[in-house]
Amino acid sequence: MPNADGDRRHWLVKSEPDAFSFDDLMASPRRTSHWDGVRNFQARNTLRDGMKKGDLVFFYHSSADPTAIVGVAEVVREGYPDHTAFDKSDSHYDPKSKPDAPTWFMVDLKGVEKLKRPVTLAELRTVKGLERMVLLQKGSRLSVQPVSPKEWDIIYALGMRG
DNA sequence: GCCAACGTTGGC
DNA sequence: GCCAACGTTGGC
Repeated sequence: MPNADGDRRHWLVKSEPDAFSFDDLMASPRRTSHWDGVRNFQARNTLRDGMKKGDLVFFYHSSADPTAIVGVAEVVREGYPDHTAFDKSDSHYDPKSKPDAPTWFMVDLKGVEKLKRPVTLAELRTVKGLERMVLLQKGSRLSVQPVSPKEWDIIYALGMRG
């Protein structure tokens, strides 16, 4: 069941733009793509159990110049088995994950809108109210992570201020 | 390119 | 169960 509007949750996903950028998502058929290849259990749990249809997702560019939140996406399909784990020729192949007992999951994300300007990591570190944001914690490497409603509102306002 | 921090693996 | 070794992430 999708979350009701008032219960809509917020998330952040990281991607290296050299591999798959927000523009790539917007250029995909129906602006939609599998979010595959996640091989971390905590992130897997979020993909499998946390993300619901209609939830909104910040799209963050990692290992980029600058590193920044650049766009907004929406969950359009809830967690289902990540088939790239079953494919020997795929770089994310995992022999321990079986089709009848999958280890890894993915969702489908649809691009909603690009922010009017990127909100950089450096800027986020200076903003009041974001001190506890998962992205900003020392050593945080989670590629799929929660964003609180308050954090979402602050960042979205910055990105749409132009 | 460097390296700190993290997650996973495997020996014991 | 501990922990060293290793591979990866990701900022700088």
